[in-house]
Amino acid sequence: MTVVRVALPVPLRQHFDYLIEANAQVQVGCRVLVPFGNRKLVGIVWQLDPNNSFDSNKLKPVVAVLDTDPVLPALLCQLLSFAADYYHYPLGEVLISALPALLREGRNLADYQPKAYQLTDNGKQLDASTLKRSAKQLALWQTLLRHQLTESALLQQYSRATLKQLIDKQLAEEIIVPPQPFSAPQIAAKGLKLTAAQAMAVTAVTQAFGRFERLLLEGVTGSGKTEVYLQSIASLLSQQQQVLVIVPEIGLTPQTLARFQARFDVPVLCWHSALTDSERLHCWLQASTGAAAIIIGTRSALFLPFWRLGLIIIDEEHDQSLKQQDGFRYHARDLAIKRAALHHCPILLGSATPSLESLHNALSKRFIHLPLPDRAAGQALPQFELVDLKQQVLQFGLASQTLAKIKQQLAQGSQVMLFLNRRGFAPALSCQECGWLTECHRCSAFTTYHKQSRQLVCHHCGASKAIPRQCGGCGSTQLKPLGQGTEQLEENLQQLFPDVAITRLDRDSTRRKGALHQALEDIHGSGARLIVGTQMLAKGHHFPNVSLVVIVDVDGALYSSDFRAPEQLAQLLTQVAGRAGRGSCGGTVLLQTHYPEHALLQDIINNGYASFARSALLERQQTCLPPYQHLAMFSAEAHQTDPCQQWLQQVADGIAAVATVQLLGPIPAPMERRAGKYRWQLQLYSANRSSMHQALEHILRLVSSWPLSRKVKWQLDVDPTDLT
DNA sequence: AGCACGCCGACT
DNA sequence: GTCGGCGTGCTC
Repeated sequence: MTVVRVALPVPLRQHFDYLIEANAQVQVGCRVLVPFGNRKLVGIVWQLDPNNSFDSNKLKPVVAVLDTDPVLPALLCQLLSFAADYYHYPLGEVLISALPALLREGRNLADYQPKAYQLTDNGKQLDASTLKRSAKQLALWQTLLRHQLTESALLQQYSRATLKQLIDKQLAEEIIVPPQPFSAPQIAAKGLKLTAAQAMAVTAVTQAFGRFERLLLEGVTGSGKTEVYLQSIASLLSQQQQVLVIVPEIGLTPQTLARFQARFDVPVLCWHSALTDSERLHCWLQASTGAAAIIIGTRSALFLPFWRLGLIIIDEEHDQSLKQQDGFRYHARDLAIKRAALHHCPILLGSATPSLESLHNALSKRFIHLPLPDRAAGQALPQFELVDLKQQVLQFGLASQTLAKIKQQLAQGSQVMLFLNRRGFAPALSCQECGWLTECHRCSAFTTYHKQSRQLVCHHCGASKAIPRQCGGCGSTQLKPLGQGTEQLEENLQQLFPDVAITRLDRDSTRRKGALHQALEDIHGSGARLIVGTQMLAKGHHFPNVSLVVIVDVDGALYSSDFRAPEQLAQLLTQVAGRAGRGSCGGTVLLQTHYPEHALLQDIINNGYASFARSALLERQQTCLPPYQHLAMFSAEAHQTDPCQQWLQQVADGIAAVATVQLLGPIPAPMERRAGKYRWQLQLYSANRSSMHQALEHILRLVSSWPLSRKVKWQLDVDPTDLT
């Protein structure tokens, strides 16, 4: 018997050692089933025969070795080990989270691999007359004598029963046929004609093949970033190398998948949360065998076990959804960079509105900067116009000049898009008599009035309740909706334009399966003339017939305490605006605001995102914020506020005692109460990555010994993007 | 995290 | 008299 060191999916920051047969075929990265307390867990072999093992009398034997080959190949193990260190998250949980659910549960991989059937030696030597009384078996036997049959091919002609009979007689047997790597396309795919800037970008990417290189493609909306991706990929596929494309939300861009599939004669697979467990495992297998050439997926596609990874593309690299917001809070962009380094391959980050982090890296020459300053088809970028709402009489939240513009565009046969980042009918119900507002009793927030579903819904905890008849303060029955959401805007617009078809695009209107697809069809088929929606509209859609975009209310985001709010607003405005004027008609963007003189708005409309981002970076530098300082955040939640504050104070004291890290807090979270729990936070700033790292390591060793740690639910977020 | 063990209140 | 509340300890 020898010892193996195993990483287990438990929140304990340690390994566990087990006994195993000395001749067992087991490698690092294989799954094992082990006893743990009185249960059995699937763990990952992390080290063979460690030299300083746990007290050997107390070791238990491994129950079963689940894999012959590692499910986590060496490079992936390195990536995940790095990630566990960097995000200070328990290794076993990181490793197991990189596996598809079926493998996590300990399923046998062979059960999901494609099968084929062939004759056994017995079967090959059989005298045909033995089967003369069973015609079906004879026919199958004769076919198998000529060649083996895959499961699907066999079932087209023969039944499972016939097959079983041959197997039972030991004449035929099942074999596993691993999928073959994709074959390099023979004919070069034809692409669109590139602009000079696009061509330079493609050259820069292809020149980086075979080595680690980081490239930032900063292309304005409509500049043809996807075409750059496609043409960069082409020569890589001919070298039989795989490509990983990470996108924010695959469900929102069926067009992207279609475009990749149409361009290349190789298998393109997608990976996203809507896949079933067995679809996921299938995709995982295709990636690991090289049967898939291109994988387009959401952030967790980062952990697929590629056969030969030659390029990583992160599309919309500024997108918030690249950061996991619970549990193992990794950033897919940052880990993808690490993965590219491990695979010695380039990584291409693309966005019209790059994150300040990436832009900083590009400006300081750590990344190769590839700007695409013009739209591919030569259309002008949309023109911004501010609509001053001060001292205006609004009709349904729209200024008279806004309405005039909408009418004018509709008359010309164009589509108009209205962006309002607030779903539901109204953000609250209000009492006419005393001003009372409907609140969520579990969150520090008001409940949104949904007219269609006749409910008050809290958008923070999801709780919904019936609409009260009376005011909770004074008992009056005069309850009126306060403010406007997309549901109401749609209703109001329909009243103003009774003959115009309107499509609404938000989480509520697209909840039903296929509803999003239908809405997009309506828009593309010009069935819809007015489009109302939330930020769902901002993400990558190409609506060629939209000539006017109205941003109904920007003010909410202008004065926020979050230091990232201006960046996010600038990105949102630029992305939404980018939907306008992509076709032959030019585009206009109307920004309705009470603060037309606001510096952020002025900068964006006069100078564009690129200029805004540079001044925002300067400001971050002057105020010592990321990317010039590293940020980490502890948060604690509990049913009372005291334990949260106390626990975070202990963390603060423990860190202050040792490190050169600046502390902010404990302070209540911007939304202090959510889903019935109080939430507090402690922010850590440091100019030096390694002293931050040391401080976190030090404090996490202490935390597990504190009794209070059991009374609060605490989390650590390294490089948080969301401070709520 | 999960699960057992262990010691105190309201119930068939 | 029990069922079950959650405090505390442990997991190779």
